Amino acid sequence: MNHWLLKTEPSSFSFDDLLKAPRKTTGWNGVRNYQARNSLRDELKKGDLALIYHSNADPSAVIGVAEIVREGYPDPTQFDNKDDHYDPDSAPDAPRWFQVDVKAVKKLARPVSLEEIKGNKSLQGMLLVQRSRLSVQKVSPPDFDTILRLAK
DNA sequence: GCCAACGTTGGC
DNA sequence: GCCAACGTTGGC
Repeated sequence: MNHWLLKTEPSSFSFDDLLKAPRKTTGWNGVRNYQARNSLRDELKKGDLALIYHSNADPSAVIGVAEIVREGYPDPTQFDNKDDHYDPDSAPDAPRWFQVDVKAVKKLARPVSLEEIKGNKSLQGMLLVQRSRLSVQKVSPPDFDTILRLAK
């Protein structure tokens, strides 16, 4: 089983929104980066766990844990010309963008901020610390556990 | 709101 | 295929 970190801007979709969603589940749509797309399409597996990270937030922080409940399938927003994520160059018979479904597992007892992550020696290998803009990142099991421990 | 980092596009 | 121009991300 792999562990992941999924970024979201809480002003558009927050962890609380996920908790309020039907069955606490949502399609993780709108990712428009090829590397992240490849992970969503090929690597995120049912049962994998993901840290949900709020970017552009105050403070930016890991806020909760979610589980992958459906593996990669075409993101419908790419075909919706009224959606912000519409991609006129993507053909329905050869979709360019993929999404997974995620279900909220739990909100952390307290958020673990980027500042705190940057200040933790053992977490310096995280892509998040490397100024990575990647919105779907793999997280090592030890790093995943460390984040959960910091939240207690 | 600024801007550095980084990803994508497109002329050549 | 190079790389300048442009667009986006996301911390601050």
